Amino acid sequence: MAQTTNREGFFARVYETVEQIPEGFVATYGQIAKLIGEPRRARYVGYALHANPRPGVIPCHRVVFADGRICEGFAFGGAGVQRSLLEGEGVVFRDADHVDLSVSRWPAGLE
DNA sequence: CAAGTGACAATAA
DNA sequence: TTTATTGCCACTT
Repeated sequence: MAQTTNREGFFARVYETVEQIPEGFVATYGQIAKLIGEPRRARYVGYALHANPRPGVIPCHRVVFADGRICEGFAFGGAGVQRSLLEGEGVVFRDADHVDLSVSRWPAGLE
């Protein structure tokens, strides 16, 4: 048991958290990492999403950088698609590639 | 076994 | 202000 890492549990927690993001809201990698108790693994949060074992179930498009920015190369269908999805859910954009975290940031009170 | 890589983030210049 | 570098920690080569 318990090898040097609980990578499996870590990944599972990332998916669990991301799936709980409500429509019209977004979360940052660091935010999720911190929520699951590992703020230093922000990079691996993205790595977990890249693994994306459950496409269509995990709203990866609701996960963005700490600045709310979306890179053009990591969306499943393209940054344009991601932007459309977020806008369609009610997410507000400050710029073409920046989400208004002031309004759409989650958790907005930890529920 | 060691070094390099990576859907990030924070700090320095 | 933007750009560059460092740190983090697991996975890949």
